[in-house]
Amino acid sequence: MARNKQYKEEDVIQKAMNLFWRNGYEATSVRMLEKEMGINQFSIYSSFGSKHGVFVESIKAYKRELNTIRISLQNSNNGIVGIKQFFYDFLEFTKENEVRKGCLVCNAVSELATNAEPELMVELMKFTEEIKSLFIKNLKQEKNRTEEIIEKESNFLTTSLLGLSLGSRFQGESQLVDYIETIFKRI
Amino acid sequence: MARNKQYKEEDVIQKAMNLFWRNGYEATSVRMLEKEMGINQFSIYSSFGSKHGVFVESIKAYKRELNTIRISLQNSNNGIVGIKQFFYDFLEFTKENEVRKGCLVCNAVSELATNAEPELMVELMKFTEEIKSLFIKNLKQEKNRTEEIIEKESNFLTTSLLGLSLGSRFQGESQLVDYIETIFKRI
DNA sequence: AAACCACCTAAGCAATCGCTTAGTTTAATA
DNA sequence: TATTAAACTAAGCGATTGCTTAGGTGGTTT
Repeated sequence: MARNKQYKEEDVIQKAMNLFWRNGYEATSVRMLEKEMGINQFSIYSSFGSKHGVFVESIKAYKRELNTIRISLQNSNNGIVGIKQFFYDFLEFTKENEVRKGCLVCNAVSELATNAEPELMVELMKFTEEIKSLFIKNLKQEKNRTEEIIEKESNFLTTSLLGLSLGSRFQGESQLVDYIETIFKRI
Repeated sequence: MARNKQYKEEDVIQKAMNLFWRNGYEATSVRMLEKEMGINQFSIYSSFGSKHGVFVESIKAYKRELNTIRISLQNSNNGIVGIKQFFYDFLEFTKENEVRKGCLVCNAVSELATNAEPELMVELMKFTEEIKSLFIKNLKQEKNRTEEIIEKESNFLTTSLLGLSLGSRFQGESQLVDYIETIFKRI
């Protein structure tokens, strides 16, 4: 009955996500999104409603992409060794052309913080819970660990992963290795 | 020979810093700075040259303010116990009216990242080095530590402090306590 | 092949951005 | 007290912001 879209929303969001990842939310204009996504503003707004809408979808796309390394941990059944590998995978995941961009969700929370809209905030905050439950599952594969210890260590590991995201913006390769290795030294 | 300034640059920068801290760089407009600093745009530009200039001075003011807890660590001679106290002090320092704002320098690096101007970038990057040398000094007060171990542990602690800044945006009180307590079980 | 309608382009909307400038006020000097 | 120059106010600069709209285009359906 009418024309078909000349783009896949999935494809253009992927490109938008990368732009937000490199530049942050505020520093990315709709004109820049136009160019990067390869579609007109009209199409952007008819598909996603607003710049904010594009960002929300970008966050979701980011999480889906992150799922690839998440699933590899989930299937590994390697306990703490698997978690450590996840840290290294995460470090690799947040790198592009030797530039460390950090974690998109972490960057977003840093930037938007208090004045983010509720729907987005919920999506962002779920991130640490998802990571934590992943860690708990693997910690349970280890022997001699009470519930209480698992709780504390999973909290430690979760926040440590955030540290890795931020740390990768400041530190060089060897400092980051020291960081990860010390985290898993006596766990 | 002429009129005097009706404001102290030190005072208005303090206010600008708090605004940047709450809102981030991009989301803070010069009009907002006008209101918060209580002076006209003309005065802002004649004192600091540009919005960017106000931000650079805000970062410097932030570091000076942070020096209060830094000096208390430097004078404590308490080794690792002192470092741990610094972590708790830092957590308190980055809080305002029960709202955790994180570390201004960390937030700035997260937001600006790759496209920050060199002068600012240098100022931001020095941050971790300053913290690290502080930690090294205290680690040397402990027995049985080789240079190599001190290097690794100071890298671990430095990045962990970054994790605390970012973690405070995501996590609740008890998770943050678990985090800090577990850090100091590692070293 | 004709009708239909969603999709596209491109121009333009008001509002706000960072920054400047013209003109007035103020106080330290001669 | 007259002069002088820095600091002030307020209006406005061009550019860009997020978003909208009018009108031409093209693929699907009958």
